[in-house]
Amino acid sequence: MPELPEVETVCRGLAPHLSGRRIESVECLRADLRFPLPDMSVLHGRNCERVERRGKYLLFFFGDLLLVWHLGMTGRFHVLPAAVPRQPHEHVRLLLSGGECLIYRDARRFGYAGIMAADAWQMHPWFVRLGPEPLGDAFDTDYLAACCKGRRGPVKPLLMNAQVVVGVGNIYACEALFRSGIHPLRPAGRIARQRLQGLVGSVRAVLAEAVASGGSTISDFARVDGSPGYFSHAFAVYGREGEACQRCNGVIRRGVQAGRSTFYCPYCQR
DNA sequence: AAATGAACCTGTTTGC
DNA sequence: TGCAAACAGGTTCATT
Repeated sequence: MPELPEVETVCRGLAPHLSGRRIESVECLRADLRFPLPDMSVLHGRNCERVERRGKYLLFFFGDLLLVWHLGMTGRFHVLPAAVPRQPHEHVRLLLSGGECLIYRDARRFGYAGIMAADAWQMHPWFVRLGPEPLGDAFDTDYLAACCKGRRGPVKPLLMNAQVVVGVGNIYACEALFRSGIHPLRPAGRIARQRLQGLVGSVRAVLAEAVASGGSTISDFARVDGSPGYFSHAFAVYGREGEACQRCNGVIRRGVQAGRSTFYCPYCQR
């Protein structure tokens, strides 16, 4: 469910509730999600200094320990009063100083968590091969052109490859390709530099706009306070098979690429 | 090398 | 109406 804008929205929602709070108790309602859960009792009594995001990972800093959490497809965090009843698919609950609790819910349990040394997380296997942040300076035309050079595979899976650039999932890959007029099946190595420049701009723009809208809610995603993200209303192609293209009035098509639905305008995207 | 498909799970929607 | 198949925002691994 969550791509960069959704994880960023969760991160911003969590920060004011977590920063400066102590973990009073830890409740794990099951031993594993996608992977075995770490022993979270080591966080007991520790103070959370800050919450950050790297790619689609959330980072909770606790002194020399770091709690890392990936939401998978249906993971969500909520901060609620400590006395709140069990929530559907609730798997972990951390009681916080100040009377609130942090609840992790995840219907499909594709999410996962880990605890590692706070000064060495970037060397962890989850992070060591990640590409640059799409909203940072390192993601530019030169960089993307170097990634595409000589590659005969289609551009869309490349855009969704976290080793190339983090945070771009199925929705925003479709949207960014539409905005830049590039067909999702086009071989990555056969895109003119000027069009790659446009693609870099489209990726950055669509992600920034989605962050400003609080992410996209299709069915599962919710912010920390339970409210939805509004960017789904702004989709140009995602989920719009059979509808009219807003640019050329042609019919939006859906195809399957690498096992994922791809939405595109066959007239605008070449 | 690189692309596809399956696997991990459950809930919801679609189609016969 | 009911049941089964298809499908869903992610990631990793084995197989062509």
